[in-house]
Amino acid sequence: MPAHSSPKASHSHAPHRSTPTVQCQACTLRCGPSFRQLSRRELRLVSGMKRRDITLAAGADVFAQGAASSFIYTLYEGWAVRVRTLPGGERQILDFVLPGDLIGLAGYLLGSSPYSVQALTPLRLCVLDGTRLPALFRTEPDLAMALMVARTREQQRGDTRLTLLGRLGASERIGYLLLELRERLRSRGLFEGQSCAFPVQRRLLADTVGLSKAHLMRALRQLREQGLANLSDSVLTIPDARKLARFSGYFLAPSKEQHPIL
Amino acid sequence: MPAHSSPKASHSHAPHRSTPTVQCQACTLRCGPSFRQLSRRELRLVSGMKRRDITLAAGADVFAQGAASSFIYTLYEGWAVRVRTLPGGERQILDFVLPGDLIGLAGYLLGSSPYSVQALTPLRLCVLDGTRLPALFRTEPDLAMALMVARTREQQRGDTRLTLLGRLGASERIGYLLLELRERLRSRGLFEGQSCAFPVQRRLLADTVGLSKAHLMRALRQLREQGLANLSDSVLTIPDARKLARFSGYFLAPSKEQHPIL
DNA sequence: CGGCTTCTTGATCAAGGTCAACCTTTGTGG
DNA sequence: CCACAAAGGTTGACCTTGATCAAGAAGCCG
Repeated sequence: MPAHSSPKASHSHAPHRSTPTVQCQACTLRCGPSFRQLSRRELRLVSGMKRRDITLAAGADVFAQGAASSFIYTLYEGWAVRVRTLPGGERQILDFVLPGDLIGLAGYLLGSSPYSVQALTPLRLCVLDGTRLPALFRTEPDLAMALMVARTREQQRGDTRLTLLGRLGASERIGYLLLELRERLRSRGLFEGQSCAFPVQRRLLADTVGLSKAHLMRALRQLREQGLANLSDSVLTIPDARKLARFSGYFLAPSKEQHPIL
Repeated sequence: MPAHSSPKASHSHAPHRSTPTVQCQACTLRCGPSFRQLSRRELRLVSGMKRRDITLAAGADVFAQGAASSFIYTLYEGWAVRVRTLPGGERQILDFVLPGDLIGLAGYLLGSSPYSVQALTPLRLCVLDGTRLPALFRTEPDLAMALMVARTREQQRGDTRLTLLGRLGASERIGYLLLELRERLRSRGLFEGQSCAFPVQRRLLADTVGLSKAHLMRALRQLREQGLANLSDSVLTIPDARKLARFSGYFLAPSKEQHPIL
């Protein structure tokens, strides 16, 4: 039951705004093989939902817990986290948000966001008008289904995280989490070979796997000494994913997931 | 990091089948105030998806982890759980399924269910043809949106559970969970006053909150001795919900949620 | 009445939290 | 360019929480 007094460097979001510089049609993200291709008509509608793109500094909030918003966002570049803060100040990272992910749907659908989204690195994101979503559902049922599938996958990830915290030991949790991130990055073409940039501070990682910072260090050391995973200087190295998977009980699925985007 | 060898009394599901005895139009569940009213056309379509109702014995599986199925289900009566089993045999309860909840969507959308659903009590459920779902999305966008909202709420519950396991102590976790269940039951008119039937074995509860059975007992004792909650003979009593909420950090939300059903 | 399973509790031990110190790195002003 | 401060990383010593094991009590069924 750890606790900490977070410095809470949350800028309220009214940052570098701009009229759309990246047109949806030219979005390099969506052209990648790992994303669902939109029909011309879908693209036009989604394009019409787009209000602007914004850039955020590392550490900034995309939106805050409890906020109501009619905007939803697509992360274009950078890493972020969904985080929930308890009344007592404790913090739990719910999930990592990677390029191509949609965020803020819950805030829009539920009227108030049950979590914050915070930037881990500088971010570029598209701001979309959520109020157009019902119209989108009306005319583009396939896209709606795709969104539903993406949501389901996200939920499944949450279920996995829950299982991790409930039933696995410290090192296994971390190993599992690292592998999962690796897979998500790979499926977007953001992880090649054995290493990748990993802009996640220890404290944050601890708040993800439900450990104290000190104990997280011990577990990381164990992983390092066993040659399973190495995390230093914000670079993650996994020499042998299969070995790590065996250690942490991960199911290494090929995962031909197609991200629906927007 | 608890572990146990589960006896695994999983009947494969081929039970008391019957042609629909309860017509959707006459479904007492959906007539309750806590459920979204369907339009005539929606009702006709949903009705057309219904294949039969079934009854399952307590302990039976509605479907098993890893199974592919084109069926989805609506729970009509009884309690069930979504449960994930790890290769090592450890078990994590992901969520409770209560009357009115839809189950099996993930299994259909993802091609294989990442969890089992097990009956805690005798169950009555409706079996729906999932393959009609895209058609439903095509003609009933409002219903699709409602489904999305329900999914989002479910995910939010998962997030909360995660926060519980990651950041709260044993008794707080349990208190929170009990309150959450109480609210869900109340919103369906299944919990009046201070007590309700609570058909959940200790072992299962332990697997929900990520504790060992022995430690769960200690935590329950503490709740009992402090007059916060009492669980005995499968009856849950919460004398003062507000007090328990204060103790466990629960947000007692009025929650006018409308379940979308089917 | 056994023979089951579940509930309950105590004794003991390991996993993980807390605290405090020290070491890096990075950044800043002189 | 250096001195210093601030923030994060790393580790050890110690203590709390919760896991494990064991064993008795209580309900349930053949």
